[in-house]
Amino acid sequence: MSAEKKENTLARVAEGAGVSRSSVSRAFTRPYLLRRDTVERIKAVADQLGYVPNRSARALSTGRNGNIALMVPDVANPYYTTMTSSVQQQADLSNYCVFLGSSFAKPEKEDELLHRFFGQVEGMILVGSCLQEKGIHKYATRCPLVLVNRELKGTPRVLIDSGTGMREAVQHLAAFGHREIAYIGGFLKSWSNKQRKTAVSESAEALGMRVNHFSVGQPSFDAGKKAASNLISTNTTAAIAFNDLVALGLIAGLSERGKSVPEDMSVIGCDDALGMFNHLPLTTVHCGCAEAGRLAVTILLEMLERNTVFDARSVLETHLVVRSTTSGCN
Amino acid sequence: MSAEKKENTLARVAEGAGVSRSSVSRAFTRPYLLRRDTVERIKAVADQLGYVPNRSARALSTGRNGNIALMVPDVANPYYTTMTSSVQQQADLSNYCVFLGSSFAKPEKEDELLHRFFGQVEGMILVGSCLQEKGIHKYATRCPLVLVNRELKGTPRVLIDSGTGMREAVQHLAAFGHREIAYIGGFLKSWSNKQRKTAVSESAEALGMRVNHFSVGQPSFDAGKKAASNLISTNTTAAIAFNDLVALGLIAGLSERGKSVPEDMSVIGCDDALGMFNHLPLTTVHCGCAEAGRLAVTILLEMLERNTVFDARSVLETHLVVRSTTSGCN
DNA sequence: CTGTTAGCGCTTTCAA
DNA sequence: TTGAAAGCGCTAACAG
Repeated sequence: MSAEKKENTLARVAEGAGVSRSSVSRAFTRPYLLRRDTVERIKAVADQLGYVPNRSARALSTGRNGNIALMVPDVANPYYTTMTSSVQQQADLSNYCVFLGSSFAKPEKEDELLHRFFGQVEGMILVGSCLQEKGIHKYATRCPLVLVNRELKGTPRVLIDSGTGMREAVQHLAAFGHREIAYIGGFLKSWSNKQRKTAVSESAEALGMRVNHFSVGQPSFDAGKKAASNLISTNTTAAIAFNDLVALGLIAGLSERGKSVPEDMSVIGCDDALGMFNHLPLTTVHCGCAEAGRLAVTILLEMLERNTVFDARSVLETHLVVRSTTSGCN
Repeated sequence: MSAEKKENTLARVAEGAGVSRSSVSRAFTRPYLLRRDTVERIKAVADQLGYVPNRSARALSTGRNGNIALMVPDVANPYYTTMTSSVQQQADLSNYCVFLGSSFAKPEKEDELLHRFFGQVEGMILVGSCLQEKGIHKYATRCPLVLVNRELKGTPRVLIDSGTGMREAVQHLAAFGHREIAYIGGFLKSWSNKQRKTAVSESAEALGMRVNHFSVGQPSFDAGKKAASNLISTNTTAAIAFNDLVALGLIAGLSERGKSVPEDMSVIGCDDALGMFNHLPLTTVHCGCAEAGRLAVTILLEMLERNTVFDARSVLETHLVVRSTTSGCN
């Protein structure tokens, strides 16, 4: 239809209200510096013109833009979705806007997006970053940045310790009498996977249980499904999956092969992201993703507020939630 | 630790490279205007200084910021998550950054966030907006804006027509011999709900089937679960739910009451958002959320590019995906 | 091919 | 309590 009409500016409002531009600026940012009726007059004109301050201009002048960036491996993954949601809500409380980016676990893509965000955000939150240390440093040294599920000394980080929950899971299975279990892992080099695998191995060993390790790479429903056949060929009576998606796939795969859960095989997931929506509610390790997101924002805003960067390291415990996919073995 | 160091600016790079600021600017935006070695020299200095152009300043000068806003009712809802993901990917292809906001179906919150985004985005995509027409107009008249799942003449919109899929669902049930079915709706006033409900009613009537209507309000897993008991007290042999979450809840609720799916009751969902992860794969209406997101971005960027706003109305068809939760009635 | 010169819209001393 | 003026970092004519 028509080209965009020229935006209303401070100057236009000033003109309309018969005051200087500084007064209009003050009316919006420090109204107590002006006489009450002046403020009202200005606001009235602004309203009537539909004036909205230009944030770019303000940012250029003040050095603050009120934005933060949130980088996750995959927005569509329920685990990150929960975190994304809480990050937004928390940022919103302080009137911050959030840029969202998905790296799809590709370092180049993550760096590209971060680069694009940099300069229009005051700080960043990197969840499960796949960047190398120097890649993270590049940004960490230039703006406040907090890491989630990534350990890097000197950079504030909030870590979800799935280890505690995993240990509870193993103990739960031990109590049910299982002696040979399986761990269906995701990507071998992932921080989370290593953490979960180690916790399972160690607590199983401590309890005198045997554990068969499998790795499916990309932790998807299908991957879990495929893992079912490998599992059946062992004497495993219970399986702990890297996450809920894999666990659900595993259950479907077992079912396809005539095995039922938990009668023939107990299954435990991790994340508590979508297990509660299953026909058979999934026993899983609840990870406080929402809490982690909130905490990350709190730390980031604190750094912005105080204009300092500190080396915080927060560890969030996880816990097993027993539902219907585990039982004693026969 | 330390306060933020002063940012590197164009001027500093210019000084370092012994050229004017315009040359540095050109080296980044229109390098073909400069001699190759000049560009290289400038980039070398910039790199070495870790210079990154300030987007606020650039935006102020060019009037373009390379950002768009995406507003959804709830990021954590798988339906919107899929769309969010595709919007991002599509925007990324054109080097746009996306601000994400969740309104939680609260008009005031939506308006507040939009207000905050406005002025730092070139355009907006509003998914399932809960704003009143004038509320939408306020923004639509001031920046390119495309609506998803919201009908408003004069504003470009992409509509996912769940009607086609719903009709297929009813036909599918009819073919299986069901004569009395139920529609488990969500919010009564929601555009999507009305559309789905109408489609079910009309096609059921055309096929001489009877349909019992229920409304659960907020379409959640628990709401679906609760609906199970009401359903049992009727002669319904098949139910179509507002969405997958409700359908999954319904299945769980039926199961709790000793009813199995699909033997005792066929169940069909809508969205195809998480039904494939169910132990019993859900028969559901696949909505092209990803496609809708892509299309919305395409239209928006097209408007930005051409600097015009057009009144496009795109309707995306949906289709039934038959999986395992439907069968003939006994 | 490159430098000079104005701004973009807003905030912020400094004066009045 | 208000205005004038400088400037944030960058781009974009316009010269040369």
